[in-house]
Amino acid sequence: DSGSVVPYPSLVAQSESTQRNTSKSGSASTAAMGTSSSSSSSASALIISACDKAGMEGIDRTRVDEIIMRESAGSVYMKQQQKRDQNVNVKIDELKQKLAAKDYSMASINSNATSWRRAGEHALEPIIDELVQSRPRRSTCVVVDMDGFYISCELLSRPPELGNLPCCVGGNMITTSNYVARRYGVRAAMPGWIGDKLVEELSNGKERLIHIPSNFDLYTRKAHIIRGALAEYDPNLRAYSLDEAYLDIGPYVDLRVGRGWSHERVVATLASTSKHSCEDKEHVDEEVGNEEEFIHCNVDISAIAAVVKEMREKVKVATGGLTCSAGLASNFMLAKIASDQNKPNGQKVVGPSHKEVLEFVHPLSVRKVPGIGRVMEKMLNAFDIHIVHDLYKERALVQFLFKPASARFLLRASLGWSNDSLDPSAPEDDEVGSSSSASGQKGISKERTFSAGKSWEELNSKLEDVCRSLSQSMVEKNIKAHTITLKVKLHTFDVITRAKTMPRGIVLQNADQMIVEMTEMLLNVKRQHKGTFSVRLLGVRCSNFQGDEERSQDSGQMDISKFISTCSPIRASHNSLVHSTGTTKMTSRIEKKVDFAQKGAQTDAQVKNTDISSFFSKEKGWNKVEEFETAQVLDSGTNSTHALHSVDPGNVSSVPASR
DNA sequence: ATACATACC
DNA sequence: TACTGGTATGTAT
Repeated sequence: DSGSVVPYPSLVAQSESTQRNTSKSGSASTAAMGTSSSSSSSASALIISACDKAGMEGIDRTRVDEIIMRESAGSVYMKQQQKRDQNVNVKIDELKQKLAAKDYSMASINSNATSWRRAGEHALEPIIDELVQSRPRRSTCVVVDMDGFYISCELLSRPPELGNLPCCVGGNMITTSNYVARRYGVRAAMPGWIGDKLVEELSNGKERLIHIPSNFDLYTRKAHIIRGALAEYDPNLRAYSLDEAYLDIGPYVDLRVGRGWSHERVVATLASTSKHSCEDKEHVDEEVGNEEEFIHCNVDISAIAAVVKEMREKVKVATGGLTCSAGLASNFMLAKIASDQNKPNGQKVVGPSHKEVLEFVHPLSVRKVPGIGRVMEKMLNAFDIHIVHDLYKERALVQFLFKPASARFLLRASLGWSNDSLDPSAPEDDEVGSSSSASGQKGISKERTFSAGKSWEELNSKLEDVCRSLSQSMVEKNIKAHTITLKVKLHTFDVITRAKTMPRGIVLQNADQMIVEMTEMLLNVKRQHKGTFSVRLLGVRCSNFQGDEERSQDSGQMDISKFISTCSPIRASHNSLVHSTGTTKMTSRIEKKVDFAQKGAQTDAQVKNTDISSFFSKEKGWNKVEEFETAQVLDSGTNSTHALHSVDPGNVSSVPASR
């Protein structure tokens, strides 16, 4: 759906000139020419708010885009966005040249410029096999997402007629809009005055966008009620934000549907077992029993879906009428995507089989994948990759183009199973190894926007305010940090950051201490900066917390087998794309799954640790087709698993020799 | 360790 | 006129 972007002549022209400028160093590239136009045609995709949110299907995007562009044309903000867009264009051009060079060098070896891709696909086969094989075989992962959470909370306590009018939470900046407003293209992260214009013009002056000030306490209270309702189904749920939760209802389903227990009995059992960490497995065994058939009991997926339906109904009742949507799938990436499909007040089930997973995920725009944002979408589009199926089809190209972490993430996404770290919702690696700081939080920050052009004194005063506010939060949370970062946003929207790590033994929490550091840093930034130093935002961030040191070193040394023997089986049984934000902390899981879970964890970790893309890099000498073929022959001559999986990722070129 | 960029809600 | 705030993480140096 993101493919049809209205071209804006000025932007397109600008982008094309960028292309010329940046490709001047180009080597004779024939292969790249065929696709080089695509990066300019979607220039506006990065700049305007795409209408890809739930509730915005089939609206007159042309008119919405036209109004947004007209309203922001020439603004400083838009200029900054265009600058960003051009930087992405440069990146795309560099990738195209990299590809052209590859095709050129391969052509001299093989006479077929693109045959390296076939070889690459072949090299990926064992990795894909492993991934598919270690895929979970039940759909018990649930993502629950409240429908327009903030605005729904507000409308709950207001006359119902309001719900039929376009409403939003937020004044200068819109944080949520109701579905009436979304029909006009009004959405989160949109400045209020553009929302006003959209409603005014698209309703022909008949309607006006209603702004409701945000009331965070209200949303927090509701969020706790929601979590309470959901926790009956998974006491170890992860609350990702106020309005989103990740659950594994496998244990609930096994007892409720598999055993036929009452809801109340299941809740009591889960609540008591979840309090204990994985060392207390005997207790769980007593509670749950040891029968083998229970472990793999075949609960019909429609019965699981019914549980989700019931769960959503309980949320609605508990909150006094707030609706939510849910996705039910065999991993959290799919569940997350699915939760958006039947919004609002709906749910979507994705079956666990490979076939069902691919049928669900392959037709989707790559943008639907959590972790693929506007920039990655644009880069992929530039190589004619638009839907997830393209991502799979072009997997060799993708491995060649992107850095290992991105490439791995994209490959897994194309198979319908990503839990990689590109997604900020990915699991932390510290689940059990963590000792001191309980939350797993990595940093804390405060920032404030104000009208640009403040005097130096005013600026320093603002900075002190931010420091004091941050200090207060750190005292409340009992956080002390080693590193402090200053963030300065200029009136041009350019962002400058400067960081300082304190000498050993010195930690930051006290406001005055932070003010000293930040004031000096701001002065340095001002001195370094040429041109008018007009600031629109100041921010301070503290990271590198005291008490996190031993842990990071420890987990870095932990190898896979140790990881498995030490850790709870959570991640594996979840195959998780699990969050750890704040209040709810996952500690244990029903133990009967542990065998399967460990197996899953091992294969998963091995795949994860394999540097796929080194097979495509020049330096390793693995880009020659003949060597791929040699490797395959050698590989097929052994009983062990594929060569890839026993290889030190940092030394891939040693594989042929070791065989 | 630092600076900047991307992503999510 | 006018485009947030908080957190995490990837990439490059």
